[in-house]
This record gives sequence, C-alpha cells and structure tokens, in this order.
Amino acid sequence: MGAKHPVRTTEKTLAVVEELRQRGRCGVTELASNLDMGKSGVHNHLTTLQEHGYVLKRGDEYQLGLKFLEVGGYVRKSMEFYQVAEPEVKALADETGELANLLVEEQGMGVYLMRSKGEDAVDLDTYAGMRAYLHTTALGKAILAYLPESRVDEIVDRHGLERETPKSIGTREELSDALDDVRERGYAIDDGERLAGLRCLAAPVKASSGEVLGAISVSAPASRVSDEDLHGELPERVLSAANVVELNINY
Amino acid sequence: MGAKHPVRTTEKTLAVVEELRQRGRCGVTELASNLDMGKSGVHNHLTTLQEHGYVLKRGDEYQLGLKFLEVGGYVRKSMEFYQVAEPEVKALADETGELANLLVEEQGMGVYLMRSKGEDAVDLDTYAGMRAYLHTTALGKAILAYLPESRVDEIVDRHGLERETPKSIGTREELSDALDDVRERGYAIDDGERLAGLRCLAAPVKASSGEVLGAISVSAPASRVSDEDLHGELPERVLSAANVVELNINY
DNA sequence: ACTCGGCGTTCTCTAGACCAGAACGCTTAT
DNA sequence: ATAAGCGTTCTGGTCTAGAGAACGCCGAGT
Repeated sequence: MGAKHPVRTTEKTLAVVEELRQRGRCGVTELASNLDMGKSGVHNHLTTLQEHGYVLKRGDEYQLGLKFLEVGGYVRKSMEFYQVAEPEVKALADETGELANLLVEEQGMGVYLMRSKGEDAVDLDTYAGMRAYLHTTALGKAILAYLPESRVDEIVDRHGLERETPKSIGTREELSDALDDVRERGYAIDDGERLAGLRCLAAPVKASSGEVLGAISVSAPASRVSDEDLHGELPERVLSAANVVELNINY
Repeated sequence: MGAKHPVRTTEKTLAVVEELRQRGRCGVTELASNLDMGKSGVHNHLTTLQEHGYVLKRGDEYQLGLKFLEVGGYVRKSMEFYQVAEPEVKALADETGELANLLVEEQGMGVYLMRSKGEDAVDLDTYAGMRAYLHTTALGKAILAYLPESRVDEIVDRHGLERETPKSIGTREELSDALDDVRERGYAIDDGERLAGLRCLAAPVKASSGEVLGAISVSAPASRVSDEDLHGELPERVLSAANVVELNINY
C-alpha cells in the first residue's frame, strides 16, 4: 500500500539519489534530463543534499557521499543480531577458507549484513547492504522456511518468483517443495541456482521464540565442494556457527 | 557556504532521519515534539521514507531501515581505493592480530571505510561509516600531513581543533608540529590521544600524483605495544601494507 | 579572435505542495 | 465507564518548489 499523503518533494530527492547512484559521478543536466525535471530543481536538491553530506561535488559533477554509509553503518551496528553474529561469520570464513555471509530479511527482501572472505574465497559481487530476492539464494530459503506461511505468501505476492537462472525456483510449488526440504534437513542448499558453478549452504538463526532472525552461509566453487561435503562436514560447520549465535543472542 | 536555494522539505526529511537515528525505534509523537513539527507532517515524511525502504514500521513505532546501508555499501564498493585496500587491511589485521582500519577524508572529516579485527583485537566502538575529526586520530594526522597546507587550513577553520582528551591536539601550533613529525617519519602515531591506553599507528596511501587517498592503521592496547614496537616492526608492517595499496592502485 | 554550444548556476513568479491543527478510531490505564 | 494518549486522516491557508529564462564561464570549431 502506498503512503496516503506522500511528500512529493522527498520522493523527488530520493529519485535524484537513486539516479545519481546508478550513474555514478555526473552533471546536473544529465540528471535533469533523465528525471524529467528542470535543471534548477535538480540543482536545488543536489546542493541541499550536499549541505548534509549525502552528496559531494567534484569539479562540477556530483556524486553520492559516504553519509549513507555513516547512517547505514550505524543502523547495522545497532542491531543486536549483527553484533552477535559478526564474529561467528568471520570465524566461519577463516575456518573454511571460503566466503561466509550474513543475511536478514527486510520488507520481503534479503539484505546482506556482511560478508567475510576466507583465504581462498571466491570474489562475488555481493556487498554489505546488497539486496537479493529471498527465493534465489540458500540464505533466503533458509529464512523463508522458518517464516509463517502467511508471511511467505505475502512476500511472494509482493516480489514474485522470477527465475534468475534456469535451475532456480520459479513457481510456488517448487518453492514449497524446496522449503519442505530445508525444514527436513535444517539447512538450505543452493547448487548453482544463482550462479553456475557456485555452491552455497545456509542455516537459519532463530530466536528462542522461534522467530527467524537471519541466516548464515558459506559460498564456494563447486570444484571445491564435493557432494559428500555438501551433506557432511560443511553443514555441520555452518549449523554450528548458527547455533552459537542462537545461544549468544538469547543470553 | 550554505545552499543558495535549499529545499526545505528535504531538510525536514533529513532532520526526521537524524532524529530517528539518534533515538532508535520510536513513535510519531515523540519525534514531532522534538522536531518542532506537527504529528501529521512527521507522519507524512515517515510513510514516504518507508515506501522507499529508508524507514520501517514495527508495530506502531518507526525505525531506520537498511536502505541506507544498501546505498552506502554500494558507494563504498564503487570506490577503487576501497576495493584495492580492503584485502590489505584485512591481511594486516590477521598478521598483527590487532585492529586494522581504513580511513578516507570527506568534507574535512575522517570516514572509516572498514575495520578488520585480528585475533586479539580490542573492540573499539568504531564502525564502517563512522566519522571522526582528522586531528584526533593517527589516521587523520597521516592524511592531514600530506594534504596541501591551504586545504588543512580550510579544514581547521571549518571543524576547529577541539581536544578529545588532554593529550590530544588542540592548537594550530601543536597540529603543525605533529604534521611535521609525521612527514619526517612517514607515519603517524597516536599514543593515548584519543583513548587512554590505546596506541595507534597510521600510514598514508598516496596516488602517483602525490594526492592522498586515505590512510591505513593498526590500533592496539599500550600493554601489547612496546616503545620499540612503536618505532620498529609495527610501522614497517603498516607502511608495507600502505605501499602495496599504492602499487596496486596505480596499476 | 570570435562565435557558438553547453555546462552549472541564479533569478523570478505562480501553481501546487506541505503541514498545523482539529477530528477520528483505537488501545491501554484508571 | 471513562479518560488519556497513541497513530492516522482530513482540510485549508501559507509558503515553497521548481519550470523556464537568463547569466557567466569554458572549450571547440572556424
């Protein structure tokens, strides 16, 4: 549902921010023409944002500043779940040598809170703050499997089930089956569903109330993860990390 | 200099964001009374921000969402300096076992791009995105020492030289002396200036043009850093990390 | 040297948005 | 029952946002 009385000026500001983010450094005219706004209006928004650190001027082009990271970093740091999970995810990365990730759900999307690279980790284009559809990653499936069914329906209604690759989930039935599997095993697997050749294993973190707080995963190239690993040592490690977080978060 | 034609509505939106950040989760009435705005106005801003993911509603209280981290994380990821320096800072943390940091200057302030904890690292309350006055940290001094003098004056004029502790820099003369020392040694030291008992050593990273891109540091408790360390092995390691970044960034 | 095109910026003016304040429905405390 | 206080909705008057035109500047083309 849209806001009843949206502040249109704020929406324009956010549109400027979004456009500036997509284009990276650029000028007033370029922004204005792509936003269907006059140059003066765009200019006013930019200087206002600049005044508050959200936008920088370099020469006579504009770009987004690090204020967003300041606010976002503060929000993340304030999350108890992040504080508790961060060292465990790092430890998991060091221990396995692979890429370990931490994801939470927000407004029906997955948000990566952090990623930690082990010694041999693949270099994916994920980054802290990045969003992903929940049904397309092991992390997301681990979360969906432990959300109330009504919530899952809401999320699917809102964001759909677009396939990212031919192997990924694309229908409600496939999703339902996949979530059953996750609940049976206690962890989620992504075998090339998001990126060919990439295997990923994720475990949910639940509060004592049963509510899902997020999920922890390890991503590695298929060449280094045998089928036995995928159902043997690797899940043990990821589940153990998730379990430690669960214990620490409930004091 | 303030914006010539500020967008007042945007400024109100940003004020709402800032207030919400400081208070954490809270209600419309509380925000409105502290912002000198009517409840309806605050409500309109909040629902608009919510619509775009910048704000979340939990029950009938509001809080900041992870959209800020998404935008900020994207901005950070897009910085070449971060991409190149990130693995080196991580390596430095692993190697020393202490806390390693990466800082850049923006609008006269220092912004932490990341921190990486080694095995024995102290747990400071810094976080990615956090700002600090440049004159109060070794990282900041390492940057100031290699900025043009006119730029340093500008920054001091704008942000002053407030002392954070009795040991820290508080006058232009002290700053000037400190920056001379940095240039002589090639690295900056903070011996309890920011936090009693904490020693910190930082090296600048410069582009081939001579421009300072940022600085890399290691922070450790004084009990683990002898005076010899402070002028022996530790600077070597930090300087070496900075040097690797310099080499990699100039292709 | 001069012009021209295009940039970021400034100015003016009015159509239209913002939002204080009042009113509403709801929950909780008394 | 009642009241107090919350988030939300609604409306009208005030003030602002921003299109469009004009400006100063710079670099390219002639």
